[in-house]
Amino acid sequence: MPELPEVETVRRGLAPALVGATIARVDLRRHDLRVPFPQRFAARLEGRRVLDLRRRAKYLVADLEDGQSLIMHLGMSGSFRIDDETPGHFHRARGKSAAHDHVVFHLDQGKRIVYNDPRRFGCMLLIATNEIDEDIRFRGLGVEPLSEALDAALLANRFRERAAPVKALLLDQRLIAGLGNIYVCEALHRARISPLRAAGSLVAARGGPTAALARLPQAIKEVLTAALKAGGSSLRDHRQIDGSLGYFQHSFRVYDREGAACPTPGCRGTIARVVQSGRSTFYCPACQK
DNA sequence: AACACCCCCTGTCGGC
DNA sequence: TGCCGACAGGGGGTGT
Repeated sequence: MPELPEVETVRRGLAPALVGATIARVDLRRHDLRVPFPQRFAARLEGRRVLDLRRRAKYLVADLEDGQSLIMHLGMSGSFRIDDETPGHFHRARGKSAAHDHVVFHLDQGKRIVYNDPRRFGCMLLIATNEIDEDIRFRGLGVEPLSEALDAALLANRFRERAAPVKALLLDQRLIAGLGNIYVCEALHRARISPLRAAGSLVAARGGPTAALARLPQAIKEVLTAALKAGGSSLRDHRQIDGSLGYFQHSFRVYDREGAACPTPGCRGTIARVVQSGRSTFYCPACQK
């Protein structure tokens, strides 16, 4: 499911219930997701108060008052919902099988947070808050795409001499942390750059960005900002925590639109689908060069 | 180092 | 209708 806009939407939805609450009890319905849960996972959470809920790349980070942080990744199909702890009342998951409710966090304030993940590509970790940056999963992460650190000079620097397609580099979390398949396709279309193009070809002879590359940072920021405003994209099951659907999928210009007319004003092209590194790429061969 | 593949797992959809 | 392959928003690991 989730790229940066979806994860951030989840964070904003969970924060009001979670931050300031104490985790009273944790039900673990299985011993692993993509990786095993940490040793004594429930015991190390129970009784702890949550100080903050942050996002780094596509990870959610809940800082606990004992100096540990609960790290959560949604993988492809993970989602959270908030239920009221109503005794005797069985809450039905919205169209989802309870068989995939893997973790339930019972809070002290009459609510429970349920993690559902059919494919189990998500993960949960416990790491000392002051050691997160050194963790193997975090230390290599690149810049946050909505930060000022992402600019054309940075991209030119990292793209120089690289033969790989620009799409592959934009998906690499070590360069930019938080982009995924949808928003990379959308950003490249907005910047009118072909996803097939060698990244190095977007760097000028002097090492600076070409005119095309200069458009890319803003295209990335614009598409992410617009998606955030829409509450993310709902392809199958991404919902905001209050149950409403994100609606940015209605604003896709290329993603999952193979055969449709290119929406670029004045362009008469047709959206094409190709496979790069085993994943679908959607783009307009006419206006993305 | 950089790049191409492979895997993890379940659900859904289109074609036959 | 049922079966079967392809594919899905992610990331980590391996081999060349």
